[in-house]
Amino acid sequence: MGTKAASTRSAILERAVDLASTEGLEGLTIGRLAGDLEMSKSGLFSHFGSKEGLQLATLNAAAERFFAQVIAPAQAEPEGTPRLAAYCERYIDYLERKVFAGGCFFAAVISEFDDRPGAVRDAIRAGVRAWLSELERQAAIAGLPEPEELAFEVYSLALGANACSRLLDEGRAFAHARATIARRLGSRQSPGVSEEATAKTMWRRASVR
Amino acid sequence: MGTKAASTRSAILERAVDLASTEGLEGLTIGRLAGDLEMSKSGLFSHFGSKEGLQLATLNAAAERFFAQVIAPAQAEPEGTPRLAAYCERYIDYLERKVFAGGCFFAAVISEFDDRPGAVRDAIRAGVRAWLSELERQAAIAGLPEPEELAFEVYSLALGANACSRLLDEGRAFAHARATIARRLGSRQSPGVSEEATAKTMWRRASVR
DNA sequence: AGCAAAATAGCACGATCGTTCGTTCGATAG
DNA sequence: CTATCGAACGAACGATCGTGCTATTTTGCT
Repeated sequence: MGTKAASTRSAILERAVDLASTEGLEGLTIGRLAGDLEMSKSGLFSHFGSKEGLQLATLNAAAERFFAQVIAPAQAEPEGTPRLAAYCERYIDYLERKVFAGGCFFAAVISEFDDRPGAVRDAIRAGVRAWLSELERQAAIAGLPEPEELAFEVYSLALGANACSRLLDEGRAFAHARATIARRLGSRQSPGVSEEATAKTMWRRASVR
Repeated sequence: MGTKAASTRSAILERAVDLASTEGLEGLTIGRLAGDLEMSKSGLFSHFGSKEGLQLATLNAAAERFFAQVIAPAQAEPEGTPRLAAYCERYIDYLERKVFAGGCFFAAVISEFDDRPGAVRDAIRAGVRAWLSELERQAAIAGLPEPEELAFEVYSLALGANACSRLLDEGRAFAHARATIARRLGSRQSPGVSEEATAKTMWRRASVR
């Protein structure tokens, strides 16, 4: 089995994800990436076959990081309000902790590909759709009104917090986002019992390649 | 005077603004732009002296378009709640009407430059700051609580509506944004007396070049 | 109409882009 | 021990990037 190839591949992607979060998926250059990792362009290239292949693999790696840092831990909470709240808190926290070197990976990538048709855009779209509909699902289970709108709000506030905290250098943006979300979810909270996670399949998108 | 130069310059920028809104300010290429306008690279280039010069001028032209389409018309309304509401409606409307070919120009450009220091980033920052603080100012005049947070919310919802409407092709996003803003501004409104507009200087940033 | 100045074109440069090709090297299998 | 294979390398390709130079055309003023 290709254990050697797999390990270098994931080492490449680890770096690629951070590079792309700052420079964008198009600004992610094979030469630059190879230079950072001190390997040859062609050696790196052969792992992915094309630039689009690299972009898809990078996107996939970023999605896994997002899943591990935001979605998975929150799934310890029971479905409904507790899990939704955990999603939101993890979501903002993931921005504040700079899980990706360049802020929210997806925020950077969406505005780059939102009008560039192709496999990359389709993959981004699928990921965002899955995340939004999972937020909506939990809001519905929680019995909150207008779950779709709520999911949209949470997503928007995360985009706003990311942009404001990065462009203007204000940590206040995170506080604003948290306050708004807290107000929107209602100040009451029912501390529920931890329960088996069942929503895991939601995020498991079709793996690339 | 260089009346000819000024007219070609603005013709270039008109195209540049739309191109940059889809491809980004970095993806805005001098060769591509010259090809679209059927003129030589060097002829176009000489108007701006450097790529950064072109980017700054393009940014400036985009800001003027935003001012003319969103800010100026709303300033017919008296300050406070009416003007704030007008800002918001114009803001969402500007996204829905696709004033820029590639959606919100600034959304596209922020994630590109938020960690790339330089004059371009400074100009973007100044523009966003001015817009946010104008929103905040009107919220304060309107007597709404937490005006800074409100400005952040409005801005976030616009970013979210832009992203959702473009990536997923859902017009619903605009309705969500409108509904959320309407709810946030409160259904009540204190109809104030019309007053001389004084906030115009806010947006008038230092002109580039 | 004629002339200086400004605007545009043409061409070339070094750098870097994604991609291809042939080769080398180390490990593994027979 | 030898044959095979996968991984990585180095060099080169055509294209395009931003940016200087030097002509050449066009404009505006007297």
